[in-house]
Amino acid sequence: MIVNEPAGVPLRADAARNLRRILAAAAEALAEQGGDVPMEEIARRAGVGVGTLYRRFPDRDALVVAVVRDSFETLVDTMREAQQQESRAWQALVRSMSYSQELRLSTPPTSPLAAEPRAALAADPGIRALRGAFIEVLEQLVERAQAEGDLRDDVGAGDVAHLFALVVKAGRPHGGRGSDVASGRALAVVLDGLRTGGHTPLPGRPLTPTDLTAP
Amino acid sequence: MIVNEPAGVPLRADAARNLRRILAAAAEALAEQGGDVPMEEIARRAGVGVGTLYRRFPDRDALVVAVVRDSFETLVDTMREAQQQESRAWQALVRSMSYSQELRLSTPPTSPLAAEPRAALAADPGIRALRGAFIEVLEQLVERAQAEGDLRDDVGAGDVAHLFALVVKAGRPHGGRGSDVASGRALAVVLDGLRTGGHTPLPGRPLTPTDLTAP
Amino acid sequence: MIVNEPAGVPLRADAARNLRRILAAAAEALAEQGGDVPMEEIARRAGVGVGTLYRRFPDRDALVVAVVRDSFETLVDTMREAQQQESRAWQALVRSMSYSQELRLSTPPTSPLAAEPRAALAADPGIRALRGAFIEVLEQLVERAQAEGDLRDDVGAGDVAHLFALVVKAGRPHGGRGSDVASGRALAVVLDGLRTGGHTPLPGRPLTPTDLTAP
Amino acid sequence: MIVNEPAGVPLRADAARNLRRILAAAAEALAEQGGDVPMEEIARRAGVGVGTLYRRFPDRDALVVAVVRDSFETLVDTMREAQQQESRAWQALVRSMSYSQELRLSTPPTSPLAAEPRAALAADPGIRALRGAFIEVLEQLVERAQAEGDLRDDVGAGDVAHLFALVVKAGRPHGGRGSDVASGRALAVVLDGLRTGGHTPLPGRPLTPTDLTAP
DNA sequence: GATGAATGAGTGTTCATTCAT
DNA sequence: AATGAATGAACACTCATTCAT
Repeated sequence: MIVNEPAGVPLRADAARNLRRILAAAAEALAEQGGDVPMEEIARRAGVGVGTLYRRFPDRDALVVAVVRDSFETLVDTMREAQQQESRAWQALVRSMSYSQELRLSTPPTSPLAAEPRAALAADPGIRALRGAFIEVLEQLVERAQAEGDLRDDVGAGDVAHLFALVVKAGRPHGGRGSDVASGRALAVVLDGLRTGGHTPLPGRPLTPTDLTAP
Repeated sequence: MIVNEPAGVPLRADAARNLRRILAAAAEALAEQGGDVPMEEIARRAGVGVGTLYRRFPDRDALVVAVVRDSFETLVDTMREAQQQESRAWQALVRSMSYSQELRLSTPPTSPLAAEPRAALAADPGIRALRGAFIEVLEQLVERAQAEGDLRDDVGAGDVAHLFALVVKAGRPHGGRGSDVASGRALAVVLDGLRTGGHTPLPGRPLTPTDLTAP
Repeated sequence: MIVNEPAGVPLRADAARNLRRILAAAAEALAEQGGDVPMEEIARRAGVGVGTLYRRFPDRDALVVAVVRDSFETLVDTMREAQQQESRAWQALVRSMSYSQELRLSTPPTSPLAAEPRAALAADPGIRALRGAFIEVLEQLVERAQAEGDLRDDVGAGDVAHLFALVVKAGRPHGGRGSDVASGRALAVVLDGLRTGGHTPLPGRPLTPTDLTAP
Repeated sequence: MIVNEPAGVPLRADAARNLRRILAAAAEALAEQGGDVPMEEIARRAGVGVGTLYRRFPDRDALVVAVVRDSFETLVDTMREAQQQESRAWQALVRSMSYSQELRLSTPPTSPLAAEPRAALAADPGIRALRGAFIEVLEQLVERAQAEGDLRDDVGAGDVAHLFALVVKAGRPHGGRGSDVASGRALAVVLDGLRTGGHTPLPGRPLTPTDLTAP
């Protein structure tokens, strides 16, 4: 699935490269500085002038939408891949959530499902389509994982989606030394809460509060 | 614990009322509109002029700090209360996390522990003190809950704190019909992931994706 | 008729003064530099910051509308006054057109009637009302002037309105030494074209082309 | 008289066609959208890239000058033609003014004589030459028309030039149902003001104000 | 003390112009 | 020679903060 190349307009080589660089810079900047990074900052990171940025995206919203669409798309792709490669649906779910955690869905107040504050996101057809695809895969995985006895029976795809949102929002935390480990362990706890049987061993060792605070 | 009354200056009755109204308005506005609500909007909601607002809080950061301090303080108070009233530490933890979920710690990208993007928060002595108190209670609860066999042994207070952050960040979602239930169920799943034994029954019924989307 | 004081909001003394200064500066700047003068230029001329300007007028359009409304209003007032003071309607028409010529209705591409390029002008209720008033007075004057035998019978108020627009648009020309006289003489010619009988003597002496060109 | 072919460089066929298309597009766009149409808009209308446009005209001013020169040139040509074909100078004047009315001299705030706001126009040698030619013909026509007893004696060529400017500026109005007729009638009134004797019958019927307003 | 008017720096966005393809 | 991508200066508008009333 290719984004931002509306067909028939093959885009000059350098222009295409710039487009990629802009999207990458925007994703990075949005994740780091939040939804109100100056457009100039994004342009600077991408190594282009603001004008170039506006040539590709008519306004800020369009850029944010493109970035979110990008990461959302990757997430859905990852889920589909996991669905095919893993023998058990549960494993596919685990991979999907792990991935979405690393994703930092770029603009903090953004979850794949829940009502969006940024109206532009809710309105974008591309995102709506991805949301549909996301739901479809998720429902299949949930159903299969339950049939295979790995996922507790009293949750629906909606519950799992909500937990996805949780994990995405929390993402990889900003600073903190032990943070990397912390996120992994937190995800494992959540997954244990979803699994049918008892617990899986957590990675690493129990964290103390200072593990989180120290930079 | 009383906030914003630097000792010896008992503050006139109406002034005190204004202070409360400003804090309440700010908490509400920050939660609803995100961290970049105009100061005038807050003043309007509080029914005062901007001037009055700036008389109490030298700048925007000071106001945000005060609001966060406020809710953080309530959280710590709640935890202490639960610690005393509940017979089992696990129950106190459950109450604490439920409470923190409802808290919507006001300024979205804010967690009681993890490194803060907003420098002013990390720097404020009041918040540092509260963080210390929070850690203290949490460590006691965790230790006791493990001793009492309710909390799995392979997590530390840091892990639990991280999950707190998760829950606080997710908070009560913005729109979505089934959202209220959803949050409660998600928290229950997380708690199940932390509990020693198997699962607790979840409240409500399994959610479908549309439960989250529909307004 | 008072403009921009929506009733009940008496406006502080200095604020009222600023409002006047802004309107005056805007009228001047728009007339001199055309419809795309920078807002900062207007603010500078008025001796205020841009912020003050935007406090009074939500955006550029609102300011332009206010300015046009202002001059249009003065024109209508002048016409009414002339209608009452002059014994013959023809004299009132003459005074009205002379006045409108001096008016330079501020934003060049603006005529009291004809379709406006700037949508905001056409939409504004104040301007619509003034247009109504303008038409009303004009129709009375035209009818009376014809009844009194001064105005040729084969024109309607619409024709006269169109000629108003002509005169307003041309206005007092930008540079040119003999320009002042030129406008007066041109108006006299137009009026002669409208008068029933023969010609009136023109003011000044016949102009050569260089009278218009030399600065 | 041929423009923009600086001698000796006969210009390839397609290049010449492009030049024509650009000038036509520019004239149209300037007339429709005013003096601040984006260069890209003009290029798009001409079906060329901006680059091509800038190859022909070093900057915006140069393009505007060329367009104005073009229409001014046509006007002068028309005047000369009329001068030769009409038996009476007065008729030639009438034809000239009628033509200049249809001309919409492309960039609104532009008159063939009066001091120009756009410095580039005043400076251009081509335009200065045309201005000279215009004056020459006009003076001849004025003198002859007065000698033939058609034009009132108390006006000079400068006065007539000024009225030309009036008519050009007003041009064909933007919208308005009855506008087409209105312009013709207005011109007739002006001409009547200039004619020695009494009035000529006006075309059409008296216009009401709504004739001008309604679309 | 309270108010809200004024200020001006900061940002989003447009568009003339240049230049690599 | 033509194209359209890139650039950045210029301008509209917002909002934190100050200060006269």
